[in-house]
Amino acid sequence: MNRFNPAVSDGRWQRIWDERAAFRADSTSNKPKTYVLEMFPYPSGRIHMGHVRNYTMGDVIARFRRARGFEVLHPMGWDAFGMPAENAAFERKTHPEGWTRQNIAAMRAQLKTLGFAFDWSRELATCDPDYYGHEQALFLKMLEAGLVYRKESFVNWDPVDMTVLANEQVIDGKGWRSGAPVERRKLSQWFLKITDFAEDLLDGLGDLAEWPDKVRLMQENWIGKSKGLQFRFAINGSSDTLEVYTTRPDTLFGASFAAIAADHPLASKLAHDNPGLAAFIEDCRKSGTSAAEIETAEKKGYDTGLSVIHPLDPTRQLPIFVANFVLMEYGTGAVFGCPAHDQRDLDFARKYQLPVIRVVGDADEPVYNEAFVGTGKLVNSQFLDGMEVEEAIAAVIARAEADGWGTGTTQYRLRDWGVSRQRYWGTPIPIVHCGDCGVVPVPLDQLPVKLPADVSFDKPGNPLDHHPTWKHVDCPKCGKPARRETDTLDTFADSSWYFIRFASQPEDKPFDRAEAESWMPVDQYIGGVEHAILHLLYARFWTRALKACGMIDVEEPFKQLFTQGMVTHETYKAMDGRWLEPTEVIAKDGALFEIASGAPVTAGRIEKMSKSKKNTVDPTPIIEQYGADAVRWFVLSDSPAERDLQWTEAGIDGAWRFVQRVWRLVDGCEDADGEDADLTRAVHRAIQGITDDIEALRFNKAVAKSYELAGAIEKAKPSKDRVKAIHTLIQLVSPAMPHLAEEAWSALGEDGLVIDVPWPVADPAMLHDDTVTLAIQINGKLRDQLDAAKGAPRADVEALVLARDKVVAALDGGHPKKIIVVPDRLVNIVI
RNA sequence: GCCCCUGUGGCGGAAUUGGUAGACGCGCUCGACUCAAAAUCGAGUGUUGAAAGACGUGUCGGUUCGAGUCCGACCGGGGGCACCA
Repeated sequence: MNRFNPAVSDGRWQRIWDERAAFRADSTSNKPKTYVLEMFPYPSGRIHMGHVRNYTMGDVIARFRRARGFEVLHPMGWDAFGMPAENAAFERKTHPEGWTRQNIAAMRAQLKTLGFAFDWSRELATCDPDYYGHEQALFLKMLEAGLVYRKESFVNWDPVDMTVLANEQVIDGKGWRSGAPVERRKLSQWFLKITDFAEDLLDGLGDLAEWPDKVRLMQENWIGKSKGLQFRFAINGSSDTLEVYTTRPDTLFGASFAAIAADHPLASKLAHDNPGLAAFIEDCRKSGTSAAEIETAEKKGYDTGLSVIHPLDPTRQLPIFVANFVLMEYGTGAVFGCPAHDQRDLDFARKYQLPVIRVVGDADEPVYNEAFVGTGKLVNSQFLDGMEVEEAIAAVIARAEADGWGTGTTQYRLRDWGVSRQRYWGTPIPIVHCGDCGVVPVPLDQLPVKLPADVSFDKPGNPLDHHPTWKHVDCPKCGKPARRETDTLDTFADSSWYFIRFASQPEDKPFDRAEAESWMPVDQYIGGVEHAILHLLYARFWTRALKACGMIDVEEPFKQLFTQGMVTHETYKAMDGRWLEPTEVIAKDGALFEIASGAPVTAGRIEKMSKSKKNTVDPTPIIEQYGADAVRWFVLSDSPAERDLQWTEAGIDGAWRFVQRVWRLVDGCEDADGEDADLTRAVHRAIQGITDDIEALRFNKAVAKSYELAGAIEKAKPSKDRVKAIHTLIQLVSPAMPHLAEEAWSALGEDGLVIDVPWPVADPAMLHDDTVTLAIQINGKLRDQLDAAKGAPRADVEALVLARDKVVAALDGGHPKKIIVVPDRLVNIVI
């Protein structure tokens, strides 16, 4: 008996697909087109199991749709710019480009061993000047359309290394290398006007029926549309006013203070002759820029001594505080505090001994340490008393508009997209700053603005800025000496249009409109759920921006989205706190030890595989041992695709066994006459089930049904139908196990490749059974079962059930109160 | 802190709209084949109980003839939070 030998077969079939250019996507094809895309990888070094899972899912869909008669575009490329390359350059004295290119070569070779049906002729890397040059053109197009502007905003500043830090590089408020407390510092930066599209991006979610609900919900909350009241407080003893925004104008009578952001112009103004306040503002800036850091920081305030006049009750004055929890980026950078109905305001009020005035709900029940955030009727609120919250909101807005101190407005939480990065390894922003002409775009015929190769990473900071000559250029407009922009674009820009470049890649422009439109939108997009907000929102925005620029008539880039779960693994830590790789750890007598030293190891949490935690697993040795198909089969089989998959070494064996089990069926396939109606019914059920499951990306269920079909074939006696069933089984598993399928197809004596055989279709007449097993319940508890004809009339079923021994015994001569019959499922006797 | 998701045997999970909980796989146990092992094949496998049965889907409560599924509160785990990709 032969065994299937992937060491020989995998390479053979990969070569044959390659020679025939089997997966080349033809833009001029007459077949219906479909575009299957997985999020392209960052070339971090080696592929990991998350990649294998992601690309296997996409590959199954791509091969399945190909078999269903589609012209399939299924490309692969590299999200090649980013910080890790610069970190490697800094640490190992290598050049980011060399490091990146090496990683791409290694990962491409690894992906090829998995036999993915990619159109490699369209491969691209975002660090190719060919790619980022076109991106620069798109940036300038957006600049021209008024979608790009400059403004000051905060960055994390490491005062020792004198460099900007990413949020990831701020650990417990300190710079990751210097260990110095991080500060916020203002820098002039480039922004894209994503907020111009806030309403449109929100509306568009409604049409994305084939996106997961949770992703649409997260994006909706991220955009954060709210309706409220924007109004002016008169500042006591001054002609100035303080503009605030609130979503709860109904609680205005419960206001007991006003608070402004540390970066609010009023705060800066007051700080001039108030050293205490200046110190407080300084203190507020001693933290990073991330929301998680700011919002979990201790709530602190500084009483400015000023107060505002309550707009609905001029006899009341509210103190103005500068507070570290008010964000300048949201609303107007100023709020009023209503402690009784907002937990944060309540904590603040208790800390600074401010009044707590209940204005919603039961007036007799005072608010102590828990704010009342529910709804109810207004109290202690003059003309609002007795109104419901919604009514009161409308009433206050109406009053404000009538009296002229405020207006009802719509706000979005969404902020414009800051794209400036003070780093080398990214797309240079194609701008020249000229003393006379100001901001001057680099002319299109001078693109790409290429990164200089000769840079040094000896000192922290942006090598482009340190470069002796690169930034010194003549102004393209007036010819006088000028300065090149040294910031590069956020790498999210690179991944915001690569899917269009995949569809069409002319040399002289970013894409050919007609060709791109013939493939777009991506029909099936697959990637990690961790991208649910940022990447997907930026890509949706960028596509809309291109449409607004008149470059493409596509609004939503991804028609159907699937967010796969992550591949996780236990983490391991040595006694001295070092993270250890799974291969460095051994389990003995229920405890863990470091192999090298024998020292005990603590098992940490199960987390997303990441380089920093070292809990990654390299797929290559496993592919070498078991072959591509077993690995592909395993990553599909164990967990639902949208859920996290915990990688364990056990389990791959089961997939390997199935590969051989299918091979044995093929190898032992005997020609014979005669029919086998039961087996044929099982085959058609499997065709229907597996087809539906693949379409819905329920791969784990398709796998289970494949096992069932294999089992049915094993049990069947030789017959003509059994030979057919084996052929069908091979077709059904071919998207997931393509190498085995080709080998089997050829071994069965078929000419041609299984990839060219149309997908089987189930005969609806073969999908039904004549009898069903009914459950018999007494008071909702299962007591008996009964085989009955499918679709039997209710009266017949009832009679049959009432005659059962167990039912007779339970009734004990009495009558049932009620009989519930669920056709073809169950009968429940209520006694 | 805020937003989103998730919790079912020893393990991964299945259960289409509320209708027989545990499909399928892993692991384990026993048996067959073998000098032996591997591979393979067969039987069994939620807990408890001799059996009938009882119990059982993170916890507590509710709706219902019937709840893993719906509602409320709570607990645990994960993802995102705008400069990680």
